[in-house]
Amino acid sequence: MEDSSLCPRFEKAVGIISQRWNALIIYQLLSGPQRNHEIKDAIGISGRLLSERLKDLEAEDIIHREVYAETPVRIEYSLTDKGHSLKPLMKDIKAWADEWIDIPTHKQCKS
Amino acid sequence: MEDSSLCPRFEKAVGIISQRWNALIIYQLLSGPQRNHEIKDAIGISGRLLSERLKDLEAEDIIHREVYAETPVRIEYSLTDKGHSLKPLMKDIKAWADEWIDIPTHKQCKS
DNA sequence: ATAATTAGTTACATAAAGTAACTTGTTGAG
DNA sequence: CTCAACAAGTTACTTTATGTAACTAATTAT
Repeated sequence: MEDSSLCPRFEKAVGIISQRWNALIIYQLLSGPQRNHEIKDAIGISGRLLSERLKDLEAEDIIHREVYAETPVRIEYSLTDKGHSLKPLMKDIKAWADEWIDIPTHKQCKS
Repeated sequence: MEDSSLCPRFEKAVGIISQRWNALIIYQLLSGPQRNHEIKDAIGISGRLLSERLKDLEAEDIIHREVYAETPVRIEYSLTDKGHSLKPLMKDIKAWADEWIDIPTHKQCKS
């Protein structure tokens, strides 16, 4: 297996965006820099996977890790330019979800 | 774990789009109705997973399965309206990939 | 009958994700 | 100083998803 005729850039982009949790992490960071435990609580990911994904996304230059030598140490994650450039995509997903996904017991959420 | 404060519709949409292979299958079907083996060859998925994903996507009303009683039988998969409505999203991913993903040995692919 | 074709399934190996306990580094209370 | 508290991250282990290849079913041409 593993030999497609697709555009390799497109395949790579899909690989990043559709890696589990990545889209939710990026979406969450759209609302501003956040710490490990804030992201964790917001999207419901485990500590193990969050650390792994944050490292991956940092390696892709999509997020930035900043260490503040306070007490206790504060580590903040934020989107890079490359990360921010995914905002239209995230908004499209949100818009599509609002139009096409029906969840009986839930009203539409704010944009 | 598993208790986020995110919009449930958004979470569900992300779940569908970021399920492995789904985005590639949908993207592939944007160029028209196709048969099982055509999709398989185009994106490099295994038969087992392709069948599974096609069933999932049909259950989500994103693709349509049409049986033509020819010889041998021909089964075509196509996008529903809901499926077609994902086109802007796919184009966003393509555009983002073209702008931000660099793969040294590959030139930009056609849109 | 038999081989060929296509969609789909079964059985099993490998890889990724989920869970929870543990480590590290730091600080402030006692 | 010693110990509890806290945040980030890691380790060890279980469960689930994916990869691979052989197999089944339905159909038709030879």
